[in-house]
Amino acid sequence: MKPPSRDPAATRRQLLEAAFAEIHEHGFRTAGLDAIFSRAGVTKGAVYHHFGSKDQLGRAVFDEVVVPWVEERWIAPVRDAADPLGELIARLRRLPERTARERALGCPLGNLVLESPGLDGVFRARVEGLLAAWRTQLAADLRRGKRAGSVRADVAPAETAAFLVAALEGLVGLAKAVGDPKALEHAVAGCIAYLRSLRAG
Amino acid sequence: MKPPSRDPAATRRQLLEAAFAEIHEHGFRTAGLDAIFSRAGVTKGAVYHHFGSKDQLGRAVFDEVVVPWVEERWIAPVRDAADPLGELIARLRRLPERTARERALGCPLGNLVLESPGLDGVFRARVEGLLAAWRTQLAADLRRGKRAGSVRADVAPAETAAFLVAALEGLVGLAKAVGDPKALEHAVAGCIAYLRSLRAG
DNA sequence: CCGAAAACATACCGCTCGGTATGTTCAGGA
DNA sequence: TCCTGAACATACCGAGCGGTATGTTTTCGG
Repeated sequence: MKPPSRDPAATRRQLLEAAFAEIHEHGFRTAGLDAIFSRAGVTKGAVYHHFGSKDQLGRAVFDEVVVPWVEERWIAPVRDAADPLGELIARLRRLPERTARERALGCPLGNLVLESPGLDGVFRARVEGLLAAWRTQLAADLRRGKRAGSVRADVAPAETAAFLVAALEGLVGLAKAVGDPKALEHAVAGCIAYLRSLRAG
Repeated sequence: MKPPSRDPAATRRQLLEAAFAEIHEHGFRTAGLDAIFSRAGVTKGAVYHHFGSKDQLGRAVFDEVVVPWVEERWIAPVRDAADPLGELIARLRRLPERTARERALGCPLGNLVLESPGLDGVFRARVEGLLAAWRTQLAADLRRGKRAGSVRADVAPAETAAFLVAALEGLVGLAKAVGDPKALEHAVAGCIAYLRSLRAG
């Protein structure tokens, strides 16, 4: 049972991942279709066979790559943690130890958010939807923390969650511009101090 | 004393402002030179006479427009305020009442920050410099507030300032994607709650 | 008043890039 | 086996855009 020379599913996957990497690095608008399919090891014909246009490719990347990416890296770990704020703090600590190249990539969702005015309405709606899902889940996690006693009782869940999403995107976004890693460490330390102030006790 | 039909200084000014508006709206890379000089009411010849290239025009826009823009809207007001945190809160309150179009523009500095990996080294250094200047001034303001008794004594100035810059950029950036103004109001409310927690008393 | 340089306008070039049209190969069912 | 359609590859097109070359007008100093 040798791997078939023609594997449509694998080709589609390669294209999605290549497009994700390219978009993650250069943004959606400035990402070149040329670099995408050459990175995937195919030609332009494959792109327009599996996806009808660059926009449709972008939407597929968002739905099938970006959404799971944000889900499993930011939403799910906090949702599944016994102590939501503690999990957030732990994940924040690991942020400054990224390489310069990783920092320059930023958050794929955050990049799209900043780019969203230049995208069409359908795309913007999806970006906003993912953002809203994150906020909603985080608010639920904060409520759960309040019931469990790990989050202070006077914390407003919806407001805090909305601010936290913005602050986290701001942190990762800021990391794209700062060459000095100390500045990023300072910002992370400030954010951790804020998170600590939300904890009960 | 009628205005001269040929006014180089005015033409240069028009070009700078037009380029700023266009970059503010579409980003630096995707901003079209065509739209810039047509918005300024001149032709391409004027651009390449006053500025040598698109990159040099961009740098001039940053130095002569973006820097003063951030200076007088975010840095100076807080620096000149008796109560730094109070001034920040006041400015935050006025953020949700922006029109949808204004929100979609975002912060010119924040946009450039997110775009910075795609820019050349000289440009990135300037963006980072402005960012650092903002952080430094904000840290000094926090120190001043601590001496004046309006900021809690246990606030770490450098860390808090770095986080605040990131959070503010995140807030304004988030406003570009959210269509529902309620989400933005929530995030602003969460940020104000954080700022209040930094105040003494 | 005149000439030269500044201050633009106009026309054009060449490259990039998204998109298309067409050719070619492979895989599976009748 | 054959034939049809999927799964690509290749070649090409046209628009947009940064940049340049050149022409034209204004301004200003001598």
